[in-house]
Amino acid sequence: MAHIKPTESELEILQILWEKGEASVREVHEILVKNKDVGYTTTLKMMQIMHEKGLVNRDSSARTHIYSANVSRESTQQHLLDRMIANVFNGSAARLVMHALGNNTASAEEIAEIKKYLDNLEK
Amino acid sequence: MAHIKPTESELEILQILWEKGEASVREVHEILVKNKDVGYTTTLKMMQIMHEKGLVNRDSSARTHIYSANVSRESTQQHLLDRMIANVFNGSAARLVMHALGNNTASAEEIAEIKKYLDNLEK
DNA sequence: TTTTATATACGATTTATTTCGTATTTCAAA
DNA sequence: TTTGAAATACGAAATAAATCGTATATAAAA
Repeated sequence: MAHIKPTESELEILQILWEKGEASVREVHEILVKNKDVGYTTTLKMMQIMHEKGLVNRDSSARTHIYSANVSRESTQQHLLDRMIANVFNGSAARLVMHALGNNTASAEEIAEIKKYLDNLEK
Repeated sequence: MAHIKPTESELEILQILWEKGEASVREVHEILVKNKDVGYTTTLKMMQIMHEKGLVNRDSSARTHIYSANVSRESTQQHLLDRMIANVFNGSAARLVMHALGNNTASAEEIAEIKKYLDNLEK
């Protein structure tokens, strides 16, 4: 798996594919349009480019091509996170964590879960 | 202060300014060059553009202009983090936190500190 | 079979970002 | 005072990212 850095727009499309598993351009586009003013052929082109880059798979056996993500959500998250920790938080994951928890409300359950997670890390 | 989204390159420069407090183009450039193959006038131009955008302050009273960050490290981190949580982690800060702690080694002290932090959040 | 709706292909434009060459200014050393 | 090193200004090229129009194909409906 290449060290691919999806752009912001590509990420939006990947989100949808991760969610749905697979989808046509039309399906992806319908969802995008809810939050963004963009034309159909733009979405199409984006997905074609993503295919060239290897970010998505394409089944073109039928008239309507079906796409799916070719990079995992997990590894993409990890990769972007690592870059952010390095670039923006001077390598300190802890610093990032505190920031993340500070302004973004985590539920009591989530906090408990994180604590459990930390306990395991300490061992 | 406007909701500015520094680019990747701008972030590299901001890092340096946050670290040093203030610096000339030359000083910033010397540091950049350690990790990056880039010309002096490129760094200069970047910093001039950042000044136009209001990302940095400039004291041009002397021949050698002195720059300093005009956006705080804290708010920039928070802003980028919020975007990442929204874009990449579907709004779940907890999910991001676990990821961050997973592959990035946090020291025992850091973990302890985070726990203390979590205790306070719960109250 | 003709028409219509819906797909993809492809080229081109627009906008943002990064890069750098050249001109000009300024200060300090020779 | 002349020369040279080092600074900024500025324009423009190179690259990357996002957008869309138009052409063409295909399949289903009329």
